[in-house]
Amino acid sequence: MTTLLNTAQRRAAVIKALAHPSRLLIADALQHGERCVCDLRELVGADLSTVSKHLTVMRQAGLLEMEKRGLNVYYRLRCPCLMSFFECVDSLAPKREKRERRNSSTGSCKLRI
Amino acid sequence: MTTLLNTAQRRAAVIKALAHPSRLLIADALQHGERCVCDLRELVGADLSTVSKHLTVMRQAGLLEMEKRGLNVYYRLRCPCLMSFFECVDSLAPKREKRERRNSSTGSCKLRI
DNA sequence: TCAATACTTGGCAATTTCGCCAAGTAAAGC
DNA sequence: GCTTTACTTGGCGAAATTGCCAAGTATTGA
Repeated sequence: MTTLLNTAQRRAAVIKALAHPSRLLIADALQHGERCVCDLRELVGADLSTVSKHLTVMRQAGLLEMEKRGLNVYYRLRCPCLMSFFECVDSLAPKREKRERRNSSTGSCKLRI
Repeated sequence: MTTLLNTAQRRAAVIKALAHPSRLLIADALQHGERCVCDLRELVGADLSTVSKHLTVMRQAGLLEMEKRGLNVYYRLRCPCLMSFFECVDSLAPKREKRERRNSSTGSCKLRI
């Protein structure tokens, strides 16, 4: 009972840390390997402080890990399975209420469970 | 370029619709099949209007579909692959900065890509 | 030791989200 | 038609999020 809620709260903390266009852009870039903050700043196109705060949020949620080398700080994804999820998210058509109710156990999702 | 941003914005809209403990509780319950709003209200333990608004957000994001039968409205998940993602989310340890940097291509994720 | 670079942190205003209450709608039963 | 049930919608204050600027920290190089 209370455990279900706890699970939901833990999950929500992680998912919230992902629920922002700039942070998704960052996650996508990190899929190909680590990047320093200034690279990500260029990608996102926001103030360096803004990007840094986004990265802190993602790191505290457990999505990223960081490592300082010289003057730079490099961030990496901690869970590559994110990309599977993005495919799943992308498969949700923007048009509402598509007519595909009868095979509701598989839906339109391109991924196997 | 601009397409990358568009993709991120579309994804963020869906993920935001998921980034709340009550909505995750709802998603979890719907994994086992459709539920009417009053069932979900009981599960979430909030005002009926609050639950209804959560459901509207999730439906507009493409996560759910609804069907009215008699007095009740039934909601269903549109994408069962969500559950794979939750396993992934759950695998992100709450303790920060675990010492597991060398195999960064697979990480601690229990799912295959 | 002094300056430059690459960040992080504090603070704050603007925007968004959240959850309740009250009011509205739609189907069912009498 | 009237009532009940099962929602949905409007509205509003409270709380959280977002993004910039300014200031602080840490490493490098001269």
